[in-house]
Amino acid sequence: MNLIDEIKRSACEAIAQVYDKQVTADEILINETKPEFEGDYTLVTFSLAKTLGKRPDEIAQDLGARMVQDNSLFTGFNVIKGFLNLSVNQEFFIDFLNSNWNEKQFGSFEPNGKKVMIEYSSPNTNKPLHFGHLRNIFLGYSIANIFKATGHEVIKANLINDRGIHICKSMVAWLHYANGTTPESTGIKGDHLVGDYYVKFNDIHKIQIEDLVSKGLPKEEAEKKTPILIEAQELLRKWEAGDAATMALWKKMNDWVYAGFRFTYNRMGIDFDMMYYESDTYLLGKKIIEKGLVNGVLFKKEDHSVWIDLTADGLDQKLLLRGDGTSVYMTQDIGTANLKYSDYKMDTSVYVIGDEQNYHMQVLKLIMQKLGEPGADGIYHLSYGMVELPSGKMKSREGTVVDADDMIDEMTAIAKKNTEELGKVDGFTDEELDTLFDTLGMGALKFYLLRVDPKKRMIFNPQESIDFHGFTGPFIQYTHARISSILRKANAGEVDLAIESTAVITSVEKDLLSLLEQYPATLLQAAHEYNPSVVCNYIYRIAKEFNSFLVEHSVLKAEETSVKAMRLKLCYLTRHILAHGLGLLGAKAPERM
RNA sequence: GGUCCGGUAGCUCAGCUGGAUAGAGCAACAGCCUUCUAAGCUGUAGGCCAUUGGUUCGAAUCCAAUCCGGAUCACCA
Repeated sequence: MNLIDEIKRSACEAIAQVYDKQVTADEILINETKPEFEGDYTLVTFSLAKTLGKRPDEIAQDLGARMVQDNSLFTGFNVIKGFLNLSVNQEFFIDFLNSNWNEKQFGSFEPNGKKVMIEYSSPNTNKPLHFGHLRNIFLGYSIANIFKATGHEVIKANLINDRGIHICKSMVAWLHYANGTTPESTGIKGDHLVGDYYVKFNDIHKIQIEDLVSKGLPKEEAEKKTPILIEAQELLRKWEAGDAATMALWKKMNDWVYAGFRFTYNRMGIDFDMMYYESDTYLLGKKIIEKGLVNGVLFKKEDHSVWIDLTADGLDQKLLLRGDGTSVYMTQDIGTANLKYSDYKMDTSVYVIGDEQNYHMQVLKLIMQKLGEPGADGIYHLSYGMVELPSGKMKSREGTVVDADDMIDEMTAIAKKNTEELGKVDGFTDEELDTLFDTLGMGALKFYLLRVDPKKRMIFNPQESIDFHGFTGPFIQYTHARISSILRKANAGEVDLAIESTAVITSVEKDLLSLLEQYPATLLQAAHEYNPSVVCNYIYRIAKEFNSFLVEHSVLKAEETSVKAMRLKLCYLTRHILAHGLGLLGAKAPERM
């Protein structure tokens, strides 16, 4: 049991003893005591005043006395208004350190029997990944790690949007303007090459719109009637009919893109357990719709289109099949959701998708529930805000995007520059240096994108490069490297860590231990909230507290052996948590930097 | 217009299941390397927590209204 829960339990017991009233642990509020007051944790008694029929300060006084008397966990208390500040026995922290300092499982929970699928990344294959995609990818990967750590069985899934009008646009433009060039012939990364022709399509499309408008067509109509667009639509029809040449081109260009994506995912250290392709799933869902018609959940209009009426739930009517029997987006999603569930029977199915699809996801879940689909209740939309530039939203059609590959290059270059300026890497091989730059660059990038609450949109200014100081990935990594350095130098073996430390701990040491103890509870919170920024904030506090500890106390030159042993254990445990926490964010923890 | 999300230091963000004098980082300023990595530490300065009203012993936090920003409400994906 963690410390805060133990304090709550103890408080409930004291309430039962003193007032003969039953109170649940949920009704007890425990905060960390503010630094300016004496004590470690504070029980706030105001909310108990009504149920106990006493003044808050009296309750605090009564409970404090009782808890200190009955439970050796507490060594003292003071009361300020309704705040009961409790001092925790430092033996608790010493015991905690002794039993966990070398515990590799600290921060990993036993399997809880729950299975969860996380779908993330889910790119279109008509353009390379940009900065906005990175937020999605890092979020999904991190949440998957956090769920694993908290005992879930996790399936990481990627649903690749490999078909549709968007890829046909790239195909048309390539056919007309590429002269048969390929990634091999140009040396351009496959996803970028295909993306270039997507941009080319839009350029031509725009020119043709102007042309049509000058011939007297209204703009709205012109947008739908440009020759190049009509050609793309024709290509889509051919694709759906299985035309051999079209399929071959489609496959060729998608393969270019996949090679490009694979390279980028590898570089980012991102992987998946299951790939779904929309070309395999886009026809799914119709059977489920038909079933829904039979049992009356859905209805048909005169033109044979199929709808669901969600007005009773405060939403609209939603189309599920067109009059000609073809699917819409929602139909596919219903089919894919059904397929995922029949593949894995997971308890929770997480979709990492931007907040512009909040409504869509709400409707999807509701429809699944009304259709009585198994797994419908487990659908969870992990919604995140868009990454914007100071000038506004990124638009790939207009080329105002920060490219993911460029961003990674830039971060690695900054890591290199910073490292060289500091000149601390004598003795590194070239290979080790490259690994380090990669570790730091990716660490900075991932931390930067994960440290903000997912649901908030964030603004990224490319002019201001991502920092390596303060609340950043490299700062955590730096702290990890410092600890590693100390532990390397300490391996003389003159201190036996196997014996239980009994040293007296100072204030900073206790504060650090107190924080370290909260790690498992913090992970549960992060999982519960689907929020990696909780982990970012936590490991940042740890790193900061450790650095403060380090300027006050020497580990290797500790005054006594018992103190040295205790501090070494503190180093081990802190290092473990920093590395583990960074790992949950998808970042690495360097031994030296 | 309906629905949803956001508005906290110059900038980027914590804090939001109500609790003590609202916290970090960056930027600014002042200190700290003959001692385990200064990518660090310490300090100063910086706030009508969008506005107004309500609930409460107590509100950045809950409720309502208003203002600002965004998303969405397609036989697009």
